Amino acid sequence: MTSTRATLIEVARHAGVSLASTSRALHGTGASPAMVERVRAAADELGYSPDVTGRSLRMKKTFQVAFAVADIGNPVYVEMMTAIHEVLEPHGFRVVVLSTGPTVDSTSELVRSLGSRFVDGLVVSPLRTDDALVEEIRSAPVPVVVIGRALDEQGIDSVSTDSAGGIGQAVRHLQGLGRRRIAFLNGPLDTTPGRARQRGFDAATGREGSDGTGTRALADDFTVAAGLAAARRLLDPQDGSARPDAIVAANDLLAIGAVRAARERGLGVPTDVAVTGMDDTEIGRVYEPSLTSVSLGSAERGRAAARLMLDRLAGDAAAAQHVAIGPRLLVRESTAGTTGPTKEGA
Amino acid sequence: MTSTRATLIEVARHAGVSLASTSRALHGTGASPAMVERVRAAADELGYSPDVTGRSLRMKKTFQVAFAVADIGNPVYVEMMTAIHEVLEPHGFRVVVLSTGPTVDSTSELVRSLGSRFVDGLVVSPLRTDDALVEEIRSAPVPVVVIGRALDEQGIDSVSTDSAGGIGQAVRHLQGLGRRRIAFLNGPLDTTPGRARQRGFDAATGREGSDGTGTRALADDFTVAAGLAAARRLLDPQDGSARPDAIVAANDLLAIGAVRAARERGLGVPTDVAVTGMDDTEIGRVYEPSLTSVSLGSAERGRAAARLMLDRLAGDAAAAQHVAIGPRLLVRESTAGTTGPTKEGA
DNA sequence: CGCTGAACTGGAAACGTTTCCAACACGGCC
DNA sequence: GGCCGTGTTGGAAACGTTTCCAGTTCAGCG
Repeated sequence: MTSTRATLIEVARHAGVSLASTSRALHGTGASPAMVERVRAAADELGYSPDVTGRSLRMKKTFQVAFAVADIGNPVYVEMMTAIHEVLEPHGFRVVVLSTGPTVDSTSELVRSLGSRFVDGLVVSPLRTDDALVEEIRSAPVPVVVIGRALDEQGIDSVSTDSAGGIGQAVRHLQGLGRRRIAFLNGPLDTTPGRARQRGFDAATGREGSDGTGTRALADDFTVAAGLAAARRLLDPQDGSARPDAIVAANDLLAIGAVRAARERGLGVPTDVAVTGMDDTEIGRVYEPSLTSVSLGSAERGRAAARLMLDRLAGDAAAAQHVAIGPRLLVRESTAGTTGPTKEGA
Repeated sequence: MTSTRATLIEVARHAGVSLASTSRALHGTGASPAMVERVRAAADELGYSPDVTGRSLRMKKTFQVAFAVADIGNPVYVEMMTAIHEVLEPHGFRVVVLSTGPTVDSTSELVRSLGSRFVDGLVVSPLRTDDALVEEIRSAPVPVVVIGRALDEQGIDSVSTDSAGGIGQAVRHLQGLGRRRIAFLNGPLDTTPGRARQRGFDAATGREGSDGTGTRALADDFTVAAGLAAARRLLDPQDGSARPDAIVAANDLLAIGAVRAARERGLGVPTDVAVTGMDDTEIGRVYEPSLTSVSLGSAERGRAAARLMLDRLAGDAAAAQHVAIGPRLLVRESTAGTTGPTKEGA
């Protein structure tokens, strides 16, 4: 009724009982049914709702978990965030979004800022890591779950996928289709995903060195535009070597760039050039031709990370855990026999 | 050094000065340079970082702002969130993501939950509103900025766009290209966007009733699949009426569905059927053909909302403000003369 | 030299909650 | 009937911070 919010003290006064009993009746345990009834009535009447700042201070819990990534707009991270939110929300935790900044140092700084205790835990997916950052994370003042590398040996809860193996799946899929001149379209090598995927490609193609296989181009960025530019280089036989009959892209966006570059040159996809992407994004599913893509289970990784966080927050102080989400190849039009309604000429 | 975090009291003891002076030296004003120096040294030595829960309790501020939408995964909302984050972060505010739930009631409940004071303000974009919700928002315990309808008359800060006018822009663009049989592909009419866009189409086509113009189809959903199904009905002349030569879609995803449906039937886009979308999503920009789309300035609306929030939080208690972001037509391949490398037959 | 006021400092209260601890009532058991 | 344990209650402390208020110092000025 009054314009100022009711506090627990006022509820207590209104109910004619002590502050302690009021608190117990509303949240805690050890109050008689009569007391609970009485207090609840008073609370309802006053429109009481507990102030979380006081509660946080006393309980040393904020009921908040942070999710930090470099680029919140990236669909992969959006999926993770959504999944994390879905897991945590039913447990009464709110999700705070943070940005790590692009550098290792800014990420370190963020981890240090957890000392302010504005969240109970952090889920972070750093673009780049180094030993200092790992150490910083291990000694962080609140639990941290890392999405990216396996770090359980370092005493850090972590979730990872096998993007290298995923690239391998794509390569073998293409080989199974009879493609022999498989090129790799990657993003910057100084990023964790860039490096891992490169490793995967090298491993998958190393053993059979058919000609052309192993050709590579690096895009400046994991975007369509950069992919288009790099794919052009890949498809224009500059040194007389044979044109690739398949392109493995490190990313769905790069893959779309590759499809465009192929079409520019009058090449059919997948007839002349088969293309695979990675991440299984909505954009790739909807594109024409729909993209064969290696899902790295973004949502699944988010869920796993959230669950690790819940375990950790529940206080079951145990050894650091690691969850690995297997990559999964999803075959669609960009490598399959038919491309659907689009008519690509030979 | 110690495993337990240093508190302000310990810093004070360590520096040999009072608690009050310590606080002033670190944050407030009115401390001598010598004092500041001394305290800062002590704080550094102890690795002190202020605890925000204590601070929040005392200052009655959480330095957090919530952003609530029904579907966090929706690209439009992702853009808004990113923009809000970018505006708020430099001012020291963190962003908390919440989901409103699909119904008006669940949104009301969320607004009421703000009584717990876990955020200093709320930016919300409700899918549906009614008078009760508006009233709930007006009397909310913390400032609320609504993205959606203009509500300044009701005493609520708000940001809106003119999606009806945007549809009008699309219609006039197509008319300017000589298209006369313009069909409308909309989503469910019981949503705020669905209703507004329908109104826009009716207004734009009402005055000139060329044959075929005004044909409509409703998709079950704002998705590609639903758009494809509905667009098929639109393009198959079931009652002998002429086939549309243009489709205005209420959404980029619906527009993609329309493009697919056209191609299924061997129709060229834009030669036989021109298609426009709405929202200017990445997916539409990257699609082939790239989609002509009406941008509703998601990022801009997010920024505007964030700025309104900052004004309000700065306490310049003024009348409720309203910001309108004009729609902007972006012409691309799906209506322009050329469709680029894709070869559409006939 | 005394007075005023500015600049600075320290003590203590306050924010709203949970929880420790002591006190109390009461039923059951010896 | 006394005693013990269980169940319930109230007083008070505690969480970590900011800020009010009073007190102190000291320079400047009459």
